[in-house]
Amino acid sequence: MKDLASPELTAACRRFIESGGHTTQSFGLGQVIGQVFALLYLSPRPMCLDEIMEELAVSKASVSMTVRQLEQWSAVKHVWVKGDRRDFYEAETDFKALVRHAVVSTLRKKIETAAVRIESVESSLQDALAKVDNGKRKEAKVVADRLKHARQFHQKVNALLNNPLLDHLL
Amino acid sequence: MKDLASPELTAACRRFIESGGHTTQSFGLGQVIGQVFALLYLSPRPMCLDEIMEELAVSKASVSMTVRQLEQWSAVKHVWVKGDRRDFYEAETDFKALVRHAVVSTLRKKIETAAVRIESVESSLQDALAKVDNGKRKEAKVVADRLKHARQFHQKVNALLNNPLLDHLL
DNA sequence: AGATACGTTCAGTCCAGACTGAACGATGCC
DNA sequence: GGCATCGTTCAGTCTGGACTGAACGTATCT
Repeated sequence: MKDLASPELTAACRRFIESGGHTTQSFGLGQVIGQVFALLYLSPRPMCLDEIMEELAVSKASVSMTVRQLEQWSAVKHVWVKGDRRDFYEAETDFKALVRHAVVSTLRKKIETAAVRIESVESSLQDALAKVDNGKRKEAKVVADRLKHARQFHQKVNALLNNPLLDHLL
Repeated sequence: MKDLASPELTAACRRFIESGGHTTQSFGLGQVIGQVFALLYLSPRPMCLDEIMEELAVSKASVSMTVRQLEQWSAVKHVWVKGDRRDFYEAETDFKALVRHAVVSTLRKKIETAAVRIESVESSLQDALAKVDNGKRKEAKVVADRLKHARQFHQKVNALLNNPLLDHLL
């Protein structure tokens, strides 16, 4: 960053990085992760933890955890620089792949845990349904139907996330 | 809720409501909003603020704000009960419409503000680019290209959110 | 008018989780 | 081995924003 062409250019990059932080913040991911990715995205060459840390003025611990997270999402990749034992990272510039890994996998995880809960409730409701006396049967049936409907919708969302067609739309 | 068929059924509903709260919590929306919707979703008849408040054991202020939010997303709708001046609400059972309004509109809003920032940076970068001396021109060009690439991707996402095909997939 | 019942607003509280600092392993160099 | 350089881990801190309680505005009664 320090060897960039002009102060104006540096300022523009800083604003872009700040935007990245703000964006991830608005999605509840914290701002560091967006800043790190934006920085690496604009950097013409791979950067190591200390460079990132200094540029963003955040703790090394944050950078370490954040970079790990980004790596799991295939948003950044590890790069070895010969004769240097530090870890260097560079950004994945293909946003399509990034979204596929990060957004979709995160979504799937959250939806999955929600699904497990719903199914658990649904099965224990089947037991409860048997004990209901005939007078109140109809009311209980409504609840059962709603639960079933919720589960079916969840399956549709899951199918959408797995649908290869989604990739083509990006 | 209190007039439900059996204790087991009530317990199942409570667990479903808890799941709803946990789900919205995991998306950074707070748990009350998920609980309110889940409660209304299972309720066989519309409910007023006090009933919701008592059932979930949260403050009336929370319920009021939350219901407003859900209404903006078309997740619940206002219902008038004759001879009762309280506000009653019932859940929208069509999840498709719900997702369309809530998720997509929220996403669009966030992406939009991100886009505004990027474009602002991009334009001020055009000015900076002009002042760069020839020696460093190439490096600055890389930054400009990356920014352009980011903006183009944003446009694709926007197009996807507006794509009517998305509705058919749900 | 006063009294009651509702819904909303707003300043303040509280908490999950992002972030930090220091201690800790691990690895390479002398 | 001893030293230096990195990266990671973890207990603790701090902050954004969800949630609350009380005051307020409004409408509907008698």
